[in-house]
Amino acid sequence: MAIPGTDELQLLHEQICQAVGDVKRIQILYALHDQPRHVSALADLLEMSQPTVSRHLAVLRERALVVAERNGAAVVYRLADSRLIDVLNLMRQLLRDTLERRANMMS
Amino acid sequence: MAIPGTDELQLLHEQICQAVGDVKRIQILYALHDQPRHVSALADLLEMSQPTVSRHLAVLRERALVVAERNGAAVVYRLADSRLIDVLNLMRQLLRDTLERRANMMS
DNA sequence: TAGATGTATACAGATATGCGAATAGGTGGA
DNA sequence: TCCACCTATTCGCATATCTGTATACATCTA
Repeated sequence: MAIPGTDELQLLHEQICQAVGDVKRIQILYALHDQPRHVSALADLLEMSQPTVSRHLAVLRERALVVAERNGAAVVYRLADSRLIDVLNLMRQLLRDTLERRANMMS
Repeated sequence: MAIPGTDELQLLHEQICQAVGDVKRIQILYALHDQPRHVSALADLLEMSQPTVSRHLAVLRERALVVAERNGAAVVYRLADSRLIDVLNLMRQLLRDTLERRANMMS
């Protein structure tokens, strides 16, 4: 199987990998998958400051991974594509198996 | 659906997300999926310096995402679990659709 | 329009990450 | 053992990313 081109991998990195490259953004993504929420609801739920949440949402929004919709003074965010959660869940499964394999090698 | 615990997401970030958080590591992973290769073969193929390749391989090795096997003076690396490529390919598909959706919104 | 509420952004400092250059470590052949 | 080759690591620097604080911007209500 051929190796994907550098340009595509560069895009993949910038648009997707980098977006999930922060724990707080991963938390936000799961919280939005649970249900759409507005900024301060996320801040309360995840115990982050409002500016921190807002900046992380901006990162996700710029990559079109979340969608913002204004509702009065509040802005409600939702996931643009739930397959992003599929990706994260696949990673979690891989993590579990990898940790197990690593544990077996130690023993 | 419940939101995964903070500890698990922290692990996910450190062990998987961070590992794919660099373009060169992504290139290395695809090159190893194509076939096992030793360090300097990767350096030649991907046009990176030998120390750069070695450092990136160390990152992947510490997380048990690649496996090293010595072959004479050379060290051959291979993917520990090809599902990591599944994850990356799923991201690529998501990227394609996301870019398309974003392009449609512009027009 | 003034005030309250909710969200986004600017700034500065701290931390993390990646790289080139140099060097140390490991392996096999002469 | 000496040497050539391959790989791993160290050091110093440059760059990127994240955060709290402060503040600007947006919206609604009275």
